[in-house]
Amino acid sequence: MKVVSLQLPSGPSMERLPLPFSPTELLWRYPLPWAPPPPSPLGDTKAQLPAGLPPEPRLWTREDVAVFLKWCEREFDLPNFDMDLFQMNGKALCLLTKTDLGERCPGAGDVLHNVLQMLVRDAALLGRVPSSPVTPTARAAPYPPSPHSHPPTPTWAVDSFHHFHSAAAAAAQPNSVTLSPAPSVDSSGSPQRGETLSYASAYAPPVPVQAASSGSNHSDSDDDAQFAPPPRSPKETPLTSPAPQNHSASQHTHYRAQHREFFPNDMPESNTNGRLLWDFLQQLLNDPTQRYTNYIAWKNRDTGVFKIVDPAGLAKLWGIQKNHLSMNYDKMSRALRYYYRVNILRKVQGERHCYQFLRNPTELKNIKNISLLRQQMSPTRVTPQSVVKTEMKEERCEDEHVEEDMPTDLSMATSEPWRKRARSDNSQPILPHDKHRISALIGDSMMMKRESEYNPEHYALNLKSEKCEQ
DNA sequence: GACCCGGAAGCGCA
DNA sequence: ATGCGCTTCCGGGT
Repeated sequence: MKVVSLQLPSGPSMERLPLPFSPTELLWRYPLPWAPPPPSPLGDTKAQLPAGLPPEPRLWTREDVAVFLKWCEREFDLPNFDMDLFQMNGKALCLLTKTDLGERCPGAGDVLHNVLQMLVRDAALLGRVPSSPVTPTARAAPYPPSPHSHPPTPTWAVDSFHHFHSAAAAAAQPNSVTLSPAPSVDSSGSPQRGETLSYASAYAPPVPVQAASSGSNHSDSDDDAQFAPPPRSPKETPLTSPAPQNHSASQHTHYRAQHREFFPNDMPESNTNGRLLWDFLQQLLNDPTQRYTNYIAWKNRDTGVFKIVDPAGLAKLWGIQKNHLSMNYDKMSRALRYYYRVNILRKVQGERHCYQFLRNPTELKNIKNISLLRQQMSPTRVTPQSVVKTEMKEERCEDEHVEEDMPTDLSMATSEPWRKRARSDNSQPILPHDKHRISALIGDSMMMKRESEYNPEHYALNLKSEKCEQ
């Protein structure tokens, strides 16, 4: 008999901590009276804008810009801006990159940039102002219709900048409008233009560490400090008010120059809006205001490695998201483990609660298509032994085809056809101990495979395999 | 004891 | 009816 736990992660902010999803889905997401839908960050920002200020920043006059900046100072507790550096209208303001903003107002550039992004994006979504190639609302092009024609998977080291430009140019095309809820625009977590965010260091979360109930959220890794910004004490500012940290814009610029980010700028719009676990995690990881870093945080964004800082708390969030209130880390981690077999995730060996995305979001969004394609092409594997053989063969061929014949969907039928058959095949029943041996064999081979994949070249190899597919 | 793993069965949804 | 993406439960290993 199951007991549904109604205990949400404790702490003052959990109930109010908005999940990064669309207001239109809040009824679905918060169907229960004890979990009222929090206002979206965008909604808050819009609602709190000074009266008389047009919602479209690009229409602002110079005076409007000044009003906006003053409002930002108050609202986000920012240091006073040097107004001389902002003698411009709204259109010019929107053209400023995050770096530009950071230089004009050190420590607040990120906040300003994000707020402007949200406002511009919202205005664009409402169709009031068409996107222009240079606006922050320049959206990624619609995802290519064919898996064979999908955009080049980001080559992490060098291509993101070019991706942005092509994506921005595509977004400027009239037909590239994507109508989706505003918050999920940042499902990618990435900004909408070339000036990418260094989210991992941009903001401290307004969520206090104790927001979740697990008590297991202590760090067990020496380098935790690298990815988890120091939590701020609970503040009276709204949760929608990101708090700047003392990271210079130059640091961000340097970071961007040296690393690709896990989220490319030309991320296609998520159509799952967090209903899928990987999407949920990525939305949290890439929340523009980093509200969830006490739950989950990038450990190395470049390689997709992240750490679940608060397993129990994160599981509760996921449970809220899916309306499975008895969700816990054990169950959620089982779902994560299903991602192993489809090469979406892997476990970072030896580090608790650390996982690594093996595919970037662009690939993930395309996985369904790849799955269908591979269902047609992949050979049938009907026995565990053949699975092992196949896996071993894959391993041998790994240098050239990292993901050859790897399943990309989560269904048992397609990824492990032998399993269903084994259940119904009376002629060759698989005894429990045999299953475990088989499991161990498969596990060993998979482990070998995974270990061999665990190197910095993995993404490059993945990309190569993707290209080979085509 | 917590974490991690993967099998098994089932559920809700599209 | 079917497949997908989990959810739930579990036994076992570390």
